[in-house]
Amino acid sequence: MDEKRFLADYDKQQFDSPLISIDSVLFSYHDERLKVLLVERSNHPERGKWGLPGGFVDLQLDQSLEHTARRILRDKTSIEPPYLEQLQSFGNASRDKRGWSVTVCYSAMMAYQSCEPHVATVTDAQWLDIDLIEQMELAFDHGDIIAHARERLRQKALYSIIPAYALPEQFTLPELQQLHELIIGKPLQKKSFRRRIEQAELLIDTGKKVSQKSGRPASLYRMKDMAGSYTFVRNLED
Amino acid sequence: MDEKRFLADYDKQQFDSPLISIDSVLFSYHDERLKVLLVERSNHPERGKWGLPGGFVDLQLDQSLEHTARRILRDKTSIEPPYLEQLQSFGNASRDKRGWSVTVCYSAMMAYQSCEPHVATVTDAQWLDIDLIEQMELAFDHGDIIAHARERLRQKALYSIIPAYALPEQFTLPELQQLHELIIGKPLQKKSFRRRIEQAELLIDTGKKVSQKSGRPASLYRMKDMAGSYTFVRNLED
DNA sequence: CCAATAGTGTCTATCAGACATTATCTA
DNA sequence: TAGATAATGTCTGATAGACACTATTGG
Repeated sequence: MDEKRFLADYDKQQFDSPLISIDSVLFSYHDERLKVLLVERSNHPERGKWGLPGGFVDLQLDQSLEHTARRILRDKTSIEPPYLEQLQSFGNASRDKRGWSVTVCYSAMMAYQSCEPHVATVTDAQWLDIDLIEQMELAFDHGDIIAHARERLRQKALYSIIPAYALPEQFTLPELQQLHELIIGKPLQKKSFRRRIEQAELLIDTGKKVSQKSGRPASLYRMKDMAGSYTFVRNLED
Repeated sequence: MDEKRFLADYDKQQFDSPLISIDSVLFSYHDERLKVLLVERSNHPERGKWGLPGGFVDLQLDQSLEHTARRILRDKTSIEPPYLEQLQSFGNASRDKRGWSVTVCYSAMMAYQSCEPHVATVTDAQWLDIDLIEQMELAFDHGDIIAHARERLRQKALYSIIPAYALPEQFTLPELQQLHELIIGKPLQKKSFRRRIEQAELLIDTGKKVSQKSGRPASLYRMKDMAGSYTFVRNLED
C-alpha cells in the first residue's frame, strides 16, 4: 500500500487516545503582589472551581499549540501577552475524571494595566494573588502547575529580566527590583541588581522621571527588543 | 445535571482532537562522537525514513507521559535511561500528514555500553552520529526536535554535569571534559572544569585508576546521587 | 631518559555582595 | 531644612580563564 492510499484510509479515531488541552499560567504584578489570571469553570467537570484559562485545539482555527494558547488568552484579556513560552506538558491517567488527559501548559506575563479593564468585564475571569491561590483548591492539578510555573519564574528572575514583561511598557528600576524580590522571595542588593542590567545594556532610558510619594523621582526605562532573551552568565544568589 | 451523570455520558470522541505521540531524543557518547538513537520507520506515514523512537500512549498500560517514554525506550534498548526529562511539546497542523498532531518530547541520556548489545539485535534501531543526522532528512520534524534537544543539552553542559549520564557508571575526568567540549563545541580550561566539580563535591573517587595508551593513568569517579540536579551558580564561558 | 597524559599552583579578570555616600525630590 | 527615595562609589570575596608547572605512567 502506498502512502497516499494509507492517508486516505487513515482513521484518527481507530485508537483511543488521551484528551488534550492547552492551559496557561498568566502572571502579572499589581499592588506589590504577584497575580495569576484564573477562570471559574462553568462546565463539568470540576464545575464551580477556579482553574487556569485553557481549552482545546481548534483544528480549523489554530495553526500551532502556541496559537491555541494565544487565542484562549486573547479571549480572556482582549490582547496577546508580550511574553509567552511553553512551560511543560502534564499527562496521566488520573488528573482528569474524564480519563487519560494531557495538558500542554504555557507560562505568560503581561502588564496588569493593559488588560484589567477588559478582564473586569469578563464575569468568570479574575486576577488572584498567587499566595492566596496556594491556599485554594483548584480544578484538576492546576495548583501543581502554578507551583511549577512559579518556581520556573523564580529561576528566571535570577538570571534574566523576564519579569519586566509583567510591568507596563515603561517602568522604573526600583519597580523592577521590587518585582524580582517578590518573585525570588528575598531582598536584593540594589547596586548588584542595577549594575548587571546597566552593563548588559538591556534597557533604554526614556529621559522621563516619575515622582514618588516622597523622595527623588525615578527614571523611566523601557526594554530593548533583545532584553527578554538575554541571560546573565552569573546568577544572583539563591 | 450533576457531575457523575456528566461523566457517565461523556464521549471523548465528540470533538475532533489532535493526534498525540511521545518521542524521545536519546543521547549517548561513543568513539569521541555524540550519538542519538534513531529508528527506521516500518509503517506509514514516512515509511523508510529514520526518526526518533516514539509511539502512542497506551491508556491501559501507561500511568503518565513519562511512563510512556520509558516504556518505548525500554523496548528499543532493554533498559531505562538513568537520565530522562521532558524537553518540549511540538504541535501544529502540518508536521504530520495525518493531520493536526502533537508530540510530547523527552530528552534522555545513557551509557552506550549499557545498551549497545541489545540495540545491535534490534534491526530497525541504530545509534547515529549527531553531525551525520543533521545532514539527513528525517521523518516529520524530527530533525528540528533533535536540534532543539542538542541546544538544550549544550546549555546544560555549561552549568551542570548532566552529560555524565552518557558515560558508564565509572568514568574519568578527562573523559567527562572531552564530552563537555564536544557538546559545547569548544575547548575548556582543564583547571576550571575540574575545580568547580571538586568544589561542589559532585563525584566520588573510586580509588581505581585506568591506564591510558600512554602517560599517567586517570582516576575513576562515579556520580553522587544529587550530582545530576546540581547547577553551578556561574556558567562556563559560551 | 623521553613522550604523553593526568593533575596542581597561582595569577588575573570579572562580577556579585555589602554598605557607605551622594543626589534630588516634597512637605 | 528634614525626611524620603533614587542613584552611585568603592571595597571585598568568590570563581572562571590562562597558563606554567609537577606527577606518573609506558617504552
